[in-house]
Amino acid sequence: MHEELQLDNQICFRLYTAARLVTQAYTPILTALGITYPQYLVLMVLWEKDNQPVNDIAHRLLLETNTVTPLLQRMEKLGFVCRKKGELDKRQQIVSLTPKGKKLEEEAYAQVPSGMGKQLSVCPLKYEDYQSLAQELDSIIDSLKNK
Amino acid sequence: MHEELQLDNQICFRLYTAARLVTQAYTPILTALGITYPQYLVLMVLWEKDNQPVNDIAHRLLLETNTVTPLLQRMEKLGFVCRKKGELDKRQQIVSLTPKGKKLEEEAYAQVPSGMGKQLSVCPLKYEDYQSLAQELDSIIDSLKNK
DNA sequence: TTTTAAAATATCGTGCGCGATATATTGTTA
DNA sequence: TAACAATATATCGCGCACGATATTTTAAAA
Repeated sequence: MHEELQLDNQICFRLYTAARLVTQAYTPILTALGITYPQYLVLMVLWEKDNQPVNDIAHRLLLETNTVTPLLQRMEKLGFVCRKKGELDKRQQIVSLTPKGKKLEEEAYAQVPSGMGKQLSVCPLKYEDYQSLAQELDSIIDSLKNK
Repeated sequence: MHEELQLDNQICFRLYTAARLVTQAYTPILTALGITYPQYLVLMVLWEKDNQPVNDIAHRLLLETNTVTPLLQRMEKLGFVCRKKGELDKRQQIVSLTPKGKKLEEEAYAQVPSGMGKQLSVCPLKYEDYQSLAQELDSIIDSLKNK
């Protein structure tokens, strides 16, 4: 029996599980808004800055374009974004929010933070804990993202 | 512009990204062993305790059986586990390691921890940081797992 | 005991993630 | 300018995750 191969000693299993469970906590709130969690991430990117090429969105989310392209195609079909060929660089697809996509920001602002607050209210983490957690996660992300 | 809806303020996005990147770091090592990361998790569960029903494996990994069943079917096809109907309770499928599955523990012990150490050597986290990270993740997991 | 509820597993459909590959466009070099 | 490399996006295939549903077997209730 090798200690290093035990589930309870794996930081990766904790990350994997925590990410799944937190995403699950978002799901009912986002489903009511008609979106999934990855779609919510794309919308947050576009709410920060509209009219971005696929590549910029993918880089911001540390995803590959072969993940983001189909995601955007679904979101276009749902009416949240539209895509048009870049005028300056015709290889690019510029992704823009539709009125429906813009309007969703206000609904999300009203529903998501308060809804997640309720879900996590049972969680005994204090503000300082979330701060150090964020720093430790950023440290891991930074050291792995350019591989 | 709503602060609460910014990507940089989202602990969930950090979890989602860190989990993906760490899993990606495992991938080349596990691919060399012929398995995926979720398959590695199942094997760790069985290395700790062999001959478990599907439900117990799923509970240990906080996954649903509709995720674990196809996973086990693929692993059976790959020759790492076998499944046979429970004698005491005929509804159960008891999952057992094959010789190939048992042998893989030694190979994993030789390859995975050292390989991951190399990948994360650039990561500036100290032992205490990993300890507090593990505690904070456990706290989140515990508060969400029974919803 | 018969009926009914509960539990364990399996199946199906959808949406990611991502490696591999293809295509169109731009940039660079000979 | 012609040839070639690089870039941006798209497509394809596969393996998860997971909600919804079906099937088999066991447990509980009428």
